[in-house]
Amino acid sequence: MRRTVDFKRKQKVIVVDDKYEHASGVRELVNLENDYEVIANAGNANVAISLIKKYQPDIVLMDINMPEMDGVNAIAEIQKLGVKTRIIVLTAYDDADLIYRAMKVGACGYVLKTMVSAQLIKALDEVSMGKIYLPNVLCSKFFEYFQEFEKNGNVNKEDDGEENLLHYLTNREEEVLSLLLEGATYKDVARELFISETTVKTHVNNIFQKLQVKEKTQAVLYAINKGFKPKAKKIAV
Amino acid sequence: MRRTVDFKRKQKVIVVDDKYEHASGVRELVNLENDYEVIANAGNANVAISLIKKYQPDIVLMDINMPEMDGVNAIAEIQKLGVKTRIIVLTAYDDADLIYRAMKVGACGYVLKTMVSAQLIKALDEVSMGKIYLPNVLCSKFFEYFQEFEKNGNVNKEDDGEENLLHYLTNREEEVLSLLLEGATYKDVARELFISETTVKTHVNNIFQKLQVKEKTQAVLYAINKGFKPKAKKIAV
DNA sequence: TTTCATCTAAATCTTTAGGTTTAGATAAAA
DNA sequence: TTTTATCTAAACCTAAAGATTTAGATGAAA
Repeated sequence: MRRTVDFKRKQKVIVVDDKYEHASGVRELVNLENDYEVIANAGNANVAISLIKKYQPDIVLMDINMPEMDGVNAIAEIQKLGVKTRIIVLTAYDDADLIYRAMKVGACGYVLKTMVSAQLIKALDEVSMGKIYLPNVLCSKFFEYFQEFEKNGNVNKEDDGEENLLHYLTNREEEVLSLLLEGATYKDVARELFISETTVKTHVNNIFQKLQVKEKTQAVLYAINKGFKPKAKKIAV
Repeated sequence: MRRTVDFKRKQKVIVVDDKYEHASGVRELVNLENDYEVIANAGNANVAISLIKKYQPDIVLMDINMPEMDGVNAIAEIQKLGVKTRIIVLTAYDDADLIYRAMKVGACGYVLKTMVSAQLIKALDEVSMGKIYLPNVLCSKFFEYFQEFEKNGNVNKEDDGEENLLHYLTNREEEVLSLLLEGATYKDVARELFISETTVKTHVNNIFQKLQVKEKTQAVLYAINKGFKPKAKKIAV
């Protein structure tokens, strides 16, 4: 197992855990390694953030207690600090949702407390070298969740079961609608498309018929709901 | 390395690659293993899909050529078939975007052609056991991309740098706005909130002032852009 | 108590929006 | 060649939206 043996300073580590004994245990474990040095403990997210701002550690070992779940927010906050600190989650929970959210907001590693201490050191090694450390089991969990999430969350609005009435619109009608989606009045549309306002009204009326709505705002809302994307956009200067 | 030794049938594999020699090579390689059997080759996505529908293989080894990038669409299509077939991507490209998109649409494994053949078999083993196979290097690439994507793509609309004028709205104004967001006319709002239409107009005008817009549709669009969420919704029966 | 924000609503007005009908021009399709 | 679809636009109308001013009621804050 290659370690960062080059004559560099020790990697500065901060341990965040609301249970002091836990933090101490981790501290001792990490301090046994030559390459790492725990420079501080933090009992909660706020303290952790100020310590990180102050010391700019290389790595944060962060305990996340599932029930509260604000550990994830803490990670997100730390990311926003703009420091190069990398975060490894150290938790008792292998919950797929937790893994997903932690990784999403920028965690670089995820280690279970039930795992042997060697894994923690491995995580430190990998992460300090700029890699992501996610044990296979957890990686699988992550992807299960991720793929499920993408399937349901990013529902393709263009076919949500119901018929997409937008398909019936002609090109011109789509052009008109896309301008309405920018908040244009009929007069604006007329000016933009070089047609008379009457013509605009005709188009708009046809749009209403096809979308089965009775108003401009409703048409706009329908379009947004169905994920309307104008094909070619006329640039207004 | 534990393999699925239990007295089960061989895992049925289909190889998808537009280069026949490639497919043949993979076929021979896989057929050397006792646990797997390549039952068909496909030269393109369409053929692959009909073969999958017909044979319902356990695993598909799919080549993806970066330039075209419709391999990802093919994976998505296969997912929609509702078969339990699992897909392993086999490609020459370790592009982060490609990895991300392939995994997103449901790939279960990702192997580079430059990797040794043992890795391919490892991938087959892992995936056939229901796990995800993503070598560490690729895993890191994925997460780099994923985290970057979540940072930029899922911008929190509530603070996108610009001031959120929605904050200035009073409760009543928010109620009115939320009804407008459902496509309500002023009359509708008046009926819904048990106030006169004149009052509605007053509120709406105040909303316009605060949101710095001049029209209902624009107000609605502003609200949607800023991720407006009505606090308490009055239920209309 | 006075000020201030909020919600209410009237009166009066102009401007858009929307409905309906009719119809000319064009180009593609049958 | 005759439909058919599409885009155009007029005339004429009603309804809705929006601007502006004024003002009463309430309740919280100073």
